Amino acid sequence: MPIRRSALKSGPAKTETRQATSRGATREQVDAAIRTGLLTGRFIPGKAVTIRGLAAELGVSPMPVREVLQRLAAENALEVKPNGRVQVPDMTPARFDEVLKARLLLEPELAELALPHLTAGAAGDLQSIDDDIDRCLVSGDAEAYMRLNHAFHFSIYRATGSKVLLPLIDSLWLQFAPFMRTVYGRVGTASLVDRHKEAIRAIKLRDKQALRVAIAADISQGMGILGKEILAGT
Amino acid sequence: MPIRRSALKSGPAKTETRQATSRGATREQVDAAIRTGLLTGRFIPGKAVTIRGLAAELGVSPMPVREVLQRLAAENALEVKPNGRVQVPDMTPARFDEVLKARLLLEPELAELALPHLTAGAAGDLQSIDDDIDRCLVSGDAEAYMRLNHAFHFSIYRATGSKVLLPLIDSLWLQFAPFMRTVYGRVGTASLVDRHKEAIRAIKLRDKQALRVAIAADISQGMGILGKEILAGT
DNA sequence: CGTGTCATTTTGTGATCACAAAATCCTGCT
DNA sequence: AGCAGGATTTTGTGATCACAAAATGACACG
Repeated sequence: MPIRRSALKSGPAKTETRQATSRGATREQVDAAIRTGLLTGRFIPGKAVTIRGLAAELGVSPMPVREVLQRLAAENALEVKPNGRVQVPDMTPARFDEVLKARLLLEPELAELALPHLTAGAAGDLQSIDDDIDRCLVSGDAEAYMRLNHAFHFSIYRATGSKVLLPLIDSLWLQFAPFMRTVYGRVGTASLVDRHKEAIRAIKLRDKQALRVAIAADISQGMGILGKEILAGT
Repeated sequence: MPIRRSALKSGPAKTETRQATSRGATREQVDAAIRTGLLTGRFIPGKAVTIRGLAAELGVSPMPVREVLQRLAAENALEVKPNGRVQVPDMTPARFDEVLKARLLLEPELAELALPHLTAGAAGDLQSIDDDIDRCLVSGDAEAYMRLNHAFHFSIYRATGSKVLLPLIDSLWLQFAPFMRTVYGRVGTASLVDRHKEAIRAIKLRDKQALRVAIAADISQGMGILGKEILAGT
């Protein structure tokens, strides 16, 4: 068997005995693995992902993988083709416009809703995340950047305790993240800029309008880079 | 075996032989059955729904039901409790506010995007649906009303060919529809009013701003009735 | 050398099984 | 009668199996 690059694990296959797994623990583990794999761009759009393949990589039976794949397909993070094959959907200009529009409608709203729940401590955490992001930008670690950028935004949104809007935004991120990764692989991270500091300042000043503007600008700017690429490439 | 009210089928159990089922046909059938069951309010919020129970009602093995339930849980149409039981989440004031806010953000937007695709023929179809709705309101058929109201809105939204915003709105409807049904069962359909005729007129006039206003007003008004109930009842 | 055809393998799907946790029911006691 | 405790049933979960469809590869023919 040829040694091929695993999309989910870098180390050798874990063969530990299954133990102390409470109700539905295996599925959660599989779900988390695939989900973070999508958010950090470890899956290539257009490339088919097989149930048995993932199951083997994660050392579980195909069963939990099947259910997780169905879940992610329901969130439009994955696409089930008519023949049953499942793959990361590739980005089209129309899809991209829709994702951008939806993000601009929902995320500033949720950020504003989060503002009353964001304490000074939360602002400090965001500051810390943003510092890490800056380090990733200069070092060019695209995967870490994507993970931290996700953490930055969702640290804000999660403060709302939202059970409706937050999952919608979650779905949106899962849809554009894999595409984002391919672009960063092409243009690097040096050209990336964000409005995180502006957002942090707005949070500290408790200025909800400024926060909306900062988040919206951050989205427009970040997605703008992607948008130019999608029109340039095929 | 006692004859109990089936949540999905009104007639006797179909025992036809499985045949000519192409790839994934069983799952699609189960998905459609449960989904329309949710949209027409045939499931009671808070009432647990069992895999084996649904499988028996639909005459299939538990397997496709499991996957469909996972899908619907991913869309927040169903809730998986920590012990694995699955149920229709019951509405809370916070959830309700969020759904309303999300609908007001997304649906007018998608309606406006749909306008260029809505031909005169489409307007006629909407008119026809709205006429049926009016008949349901006087006859008091809540289930038919819900199905037709859904058809009215989504006939508009689907015209966009949207692959991102439309699924988000789909998820929202699945979340409030079951709750809607319980309210209608309590207050009847006589007090229901909508802004559909206003929307149809806006479409005919190709007035996108008027269409936005009509859709937003329709949502606010329809949800307003529900909102009062959720505060009144527990 | 390209191309169509056929055999082989891979893959998704639905069903069934085994097991543990949870819920339910029944019983016996106060 | 009310209630606690245990036995029984129900239920979700993960694994495995059988089957058909699809993808892949090999191979002969033009």
